[in-house]
Amino acid sequence: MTELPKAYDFKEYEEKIYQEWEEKGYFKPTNDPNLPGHDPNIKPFVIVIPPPNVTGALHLGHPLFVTTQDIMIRYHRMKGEPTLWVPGSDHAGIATQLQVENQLRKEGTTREEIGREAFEKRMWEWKEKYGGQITAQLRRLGASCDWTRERFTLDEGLSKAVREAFIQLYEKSLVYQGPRMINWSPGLQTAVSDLEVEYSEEEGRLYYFKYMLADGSGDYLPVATTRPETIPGDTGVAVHPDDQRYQKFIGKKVLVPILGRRVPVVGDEYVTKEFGTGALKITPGHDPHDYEIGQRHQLELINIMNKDATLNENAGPYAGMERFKARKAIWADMEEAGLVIKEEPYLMKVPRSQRGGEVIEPLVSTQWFVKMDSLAAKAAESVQKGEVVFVPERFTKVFLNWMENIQDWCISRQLWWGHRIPVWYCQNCHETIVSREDPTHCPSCGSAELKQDPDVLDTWFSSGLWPFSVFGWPEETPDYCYFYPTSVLETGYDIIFFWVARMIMDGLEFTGKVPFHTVYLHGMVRDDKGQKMSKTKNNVIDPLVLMNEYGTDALRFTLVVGSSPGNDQNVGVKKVEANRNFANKVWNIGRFVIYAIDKVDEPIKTDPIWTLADAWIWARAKQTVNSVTVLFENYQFGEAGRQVYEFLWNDFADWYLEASKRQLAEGGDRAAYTAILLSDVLGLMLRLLHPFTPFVTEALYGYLKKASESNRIIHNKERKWEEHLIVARWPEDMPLEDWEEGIVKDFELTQEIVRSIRNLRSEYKVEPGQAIEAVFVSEQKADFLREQKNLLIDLAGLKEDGFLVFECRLDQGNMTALVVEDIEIFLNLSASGDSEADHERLEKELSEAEIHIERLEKLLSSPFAQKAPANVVEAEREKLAGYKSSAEKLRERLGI
RNA sequence: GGGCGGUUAGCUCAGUUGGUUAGAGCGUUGCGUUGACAUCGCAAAGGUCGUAGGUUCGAGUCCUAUACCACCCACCA
Repeated sequence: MTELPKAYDFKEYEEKIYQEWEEKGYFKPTNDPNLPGHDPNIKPFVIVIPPPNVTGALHLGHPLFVTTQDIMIRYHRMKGEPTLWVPGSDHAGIATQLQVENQLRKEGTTREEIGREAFEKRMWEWKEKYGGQITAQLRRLGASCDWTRERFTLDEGLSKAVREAFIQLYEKSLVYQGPRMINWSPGLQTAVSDLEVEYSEEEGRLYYFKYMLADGSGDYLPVATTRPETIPGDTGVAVHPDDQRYQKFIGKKVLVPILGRRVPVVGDEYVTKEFGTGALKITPGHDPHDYEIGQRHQLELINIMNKDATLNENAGPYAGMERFKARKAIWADMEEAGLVIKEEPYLMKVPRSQRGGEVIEPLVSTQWFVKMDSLAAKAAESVQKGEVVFVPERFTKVFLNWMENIQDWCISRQLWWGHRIPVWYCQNCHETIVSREDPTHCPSCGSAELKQDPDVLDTWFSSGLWPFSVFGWPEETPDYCYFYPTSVLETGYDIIFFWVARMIMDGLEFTGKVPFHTVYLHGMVRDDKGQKMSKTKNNVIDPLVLMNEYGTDALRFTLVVGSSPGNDQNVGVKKVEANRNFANKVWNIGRFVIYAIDKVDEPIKTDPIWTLADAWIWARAKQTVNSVTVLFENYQFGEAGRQVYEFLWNDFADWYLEASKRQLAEGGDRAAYTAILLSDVLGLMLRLLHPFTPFVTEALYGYLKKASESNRIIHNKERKWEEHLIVARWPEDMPLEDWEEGIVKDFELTQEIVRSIRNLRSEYKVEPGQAIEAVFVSEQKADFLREQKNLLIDLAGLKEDGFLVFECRLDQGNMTALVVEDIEIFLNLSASGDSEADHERLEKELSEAEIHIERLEKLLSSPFAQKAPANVVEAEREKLAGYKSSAEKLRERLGI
């Protein structure tokens, strides 16, 4: 006998079960290329994890992606495919370095002070300490990844891949170094890519001032700018060549305010005549557009900014001043010099660092870039050919659109945490050496005085290689040959450009293959009011807190069910609580089934004869299995989970379990077959549910297996029990049989009768415990009603010896009448007696039925009857017949 | 400026080949401790599926227009 506690206590099971899974090696693929007996022809199912940052404070995005991927992994594993989920984490350059720098600051020192080597050592210590946290949290979430294959983006192997990739690109001239306009982050003291800049709409000012002509005429050109502090860097003023107002100035010289430098006025079509004053000051060193205009007109390029966003010696009197202070100072000086026209409020888009939040400074700097157009063209082509499919599909367009407008990618970062750029500069002959091995001396002059480029690569450079670098690329390792390309890439739509696009490009470039055939994109998780979760809004829900309170299964189920791919979702505690209740419901279903199994011990003497309820639940179970499998194949996990939920709670628990109680009480063969059916249906559902809520289902599977196997009636070798549910087989398709449709209809009629009686009981305030007498009158369904006597008695709370069925009409005096299709039901609701209310109720029902009859008759006499498919029309005819017989009986009752 | 998504019950959301009484959870109301479950059960109230057109025998579902909300890309100083 197995006694289960009344409520599911996840704390009892989660950790223990996870350990068992891991110890048994279930997370490792069944067809491991590194082991004997490996068959290279069997196709594996593979996912590489989007590596979380080692800094990783867990947020609700993590449980979402972990659950979604784990669902796919567990599904394919249960289908018997060799399944691999590669875990790992990302060094996350800037983010992690900032953490350690913060730590140093608290200790009163800086990375510059302790030096690069010591700093790197500190970084690694930090990684060792906190890197384990994130993986512990993934385990906590139930992620069934193969931890023996865990990778870190700065591992030796991955570093080798990064270096190889860089060199290959360099050799193809797809990586190049040069001075270009880049986004400089003064706070982080590094260049960042275009993607790492966010534009925020902010209240600024538009400053109008005079650009005095150099000829001393006193004439001036009015100019408007949002950034007066860049005036010292001006090397020209541009007007539209067709602009009648300013044409005469083109070719003349004007004087830069305060500094007095003579700069030319040029005509350029980029200038919008209508905006501002129609004259644009040109600062080629500090504005991307000005840079281009400057190049067109061979204007001088002056850098006036230090790396910390103070002005430099080129800014004359403002040298050393912080940029926003300089803005004010210059403006004040210009006002004094009489150059100011006016200033006005202006809503502008300010570029800010995605990471640090400070204002980004565009400036010209020598950096390393990846030339993107050829890479992007290949990637776009393979997506267009359908070699990579996006789920949901609409993201294909987003992807392609970006690919068509792609810009070169600045990959060098002035940081210390990351993959060092494999480039050395000879201090003697200034040769640039790009090498797979660390060089000892210069190949052209032989000098040993080499200096490595101090910069590291953008974190996303290594991320782009992740789907194959984790398998040992560039080596053709067994893992690489067998597991690559992977199957599905699952991640958030917010990193399509950062990551997904680059993986596709890199995969094609370095391996000649797309790295995965499907990209599944999930939405963002927001709070219950639809707001982005952020620390400043104080609306962050900590997943660990939710897991501690409600259990991992509840959290997983919440995040996946009730949402759809690619759409954002709002998560509140209430939802998690509801799903905790579901886990408990499942537990109690299991508890009942096991209780039923334990009770049965008489040997079976006859062939099984199913009751209506038996046949019905089996048919419904089969429908659910088939439907859920189709949904899984189409990545519709939310709907799949919902259907299992609905079946378990509404069909299995609310109806079948109640129906089974009497069958079990009858004992003998009836009880035995009921217990077997309970066990079988639950067994199916545990499988379907396992990918969503792995812990409670695994726990129950263990008990169910034990109970079923130790029961000499139920134990049967045809029912195969694995040691654990995680490796149990996903149910095969279960073809529906002809008889099932009729059975389902019959049971639905029963449900309708039961509901009607319950409804009336509730209206008449009959105590739930009080059994009532019922007389059924029906010509067509009399036999059926007699057959379902027990079911009706139990579910509707009827009196055993007051249950009568007649084929023909007879007067039921003062009993309360009820009509379901052609069945008249008379209930002895002794407490009542309000015949007037009764009358009203019947009249209401009649008028409802008549409305339907009218509607359906109209429908069936319309072109619908000819044009709609026969089965659809037939279904409507049946409904009409049902309403008609109801109406007829109701009229008789009412004496109309 | 271009693009994408959303608008369904008081709240949060499902609803994928268009099928004719639109679903769930939470909340609300009434009743209820019979050995699976009060983390529960039974019953009830609550929606012209943003608006206006169109296609169709039939539209929450497809098309067009429009309003509002959210997001992405671009970035006229």
